[in-house]
Amino acid sequence: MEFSQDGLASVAVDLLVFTIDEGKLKILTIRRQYPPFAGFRALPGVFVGPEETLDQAALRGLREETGLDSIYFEQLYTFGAPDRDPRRRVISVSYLALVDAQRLKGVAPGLRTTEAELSDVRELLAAEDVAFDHREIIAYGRQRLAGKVEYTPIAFSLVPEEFTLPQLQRVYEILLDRPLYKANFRKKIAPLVEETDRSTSGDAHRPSRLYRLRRGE
Amino acid sequence: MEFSQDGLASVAVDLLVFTIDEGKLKILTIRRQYPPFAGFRALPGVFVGPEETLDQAALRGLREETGLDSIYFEQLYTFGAPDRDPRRRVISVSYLALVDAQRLKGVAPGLRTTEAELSDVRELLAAEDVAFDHREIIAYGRQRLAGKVEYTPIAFSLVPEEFTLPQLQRVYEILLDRPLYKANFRKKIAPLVEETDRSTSGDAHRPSRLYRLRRGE
DNA sequence: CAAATAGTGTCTTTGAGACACTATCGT
DNA sequence: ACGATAGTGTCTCAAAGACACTATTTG
Repeated sequence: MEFSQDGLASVAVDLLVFTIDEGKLKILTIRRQYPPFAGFRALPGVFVGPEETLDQAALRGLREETGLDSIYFEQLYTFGAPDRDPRRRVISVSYLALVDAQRLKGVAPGLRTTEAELSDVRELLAAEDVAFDHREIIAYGRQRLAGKVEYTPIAFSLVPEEFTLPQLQRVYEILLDRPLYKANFRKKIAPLVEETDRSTSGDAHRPSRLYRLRRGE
Repeated sequence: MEFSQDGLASVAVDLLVFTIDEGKLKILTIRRQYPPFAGFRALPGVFVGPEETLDQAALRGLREETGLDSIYFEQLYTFGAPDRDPRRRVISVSYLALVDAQRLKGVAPGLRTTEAELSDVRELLAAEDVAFDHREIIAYGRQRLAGKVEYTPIAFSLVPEEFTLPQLQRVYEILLDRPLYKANFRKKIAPLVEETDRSTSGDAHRPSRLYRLRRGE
């Protein structure tokens, strides 16, 4: 009755590292050196080691690719079409990760040993030079990101430890792709944040108070 | 630099087939015949065939296990701890599926070639005889199910084509594990359903009108 | 008519949305 | 004083929650 197939395949973790840069949503991509899809952009990823959990593999990949630890991440979805990699069967467990752009640039000068770059997500989703099924994966991650912004504090991961409310609002607007009313946004966000005693300064306008994510409870 | 490991593993699809029976949330389990975990209950599953997508494997498993096609299902989460199967590395892509109990019982007389049974989910989550990491998987699925009830029409998959509103309300109450106010429930559900011209009859109380899911925009 | 469940009307509270106004910086 | 952005007060409207009432069947 049963197939004696036991579903053998290579298992990889692909990383969707989103960040906000130049007022746009961007994602970390690498430029492929070898076929298939040489010269195309792809998501960074690693194969899952024999002693690793999936989360550990994701964490290792994030460290390798960004030089950072302690990044927000969560498993996204698993892609496993039989022909998604022309060479052999590869199951890709994708992970969504969020980093503040400052941290990304701070740690890795020139960004990494591998040729990592930040691609504008909107551009990437319309581009032709995306390897494998990675455009589809990115589209799915983009959607999940937009969805979760509405009912989780996920957006705080895209902003420095201390941030102004206008700054946070811009992040929400980019993720949701629509303008928000200032007053309403603040009312909604208020219970999630706490004031610091600091403010911005030096700009040719009123300074903005810095907040941080309210922790605990 | 790179490991020459290529993440080789067996890839399986495990099925969480939820249904509502005897006023309780239940899930389809099989009784294991052989070690490891002989005599324990486990989720039904199949290995992914070399030419199959993950969804196709899930669909095949559902057919084999329930005798049914056209069941609501979606990918849930992928579990891949290195020691989750003591024999070898198995990556489990779990799928959540919902069926009306009538259909389940109708099609498969005695339920299946394999020893399938319906386990009370609450009981199962406290039980000791659950194989592998399946208790954890079920807990995760249970949570997702509760979450999605709130903002998707997912509950309709647990009810026959035509149903009464009190019946649907009971499903919601079971999934959310709390009582709902009748009037409010109906107001909320109203736009999603359309009346039929039929009603229940024969009960020692006022009959209840049958509705069906409003289809299309 | 009593028991039982189906179904409705309506008041209150909460939160989203929209808009207008005031505040504070640098030049 | 002006341009620019930060920050607040308040009205409206829609949805969620709570509760009390009416309706229709069988035995």
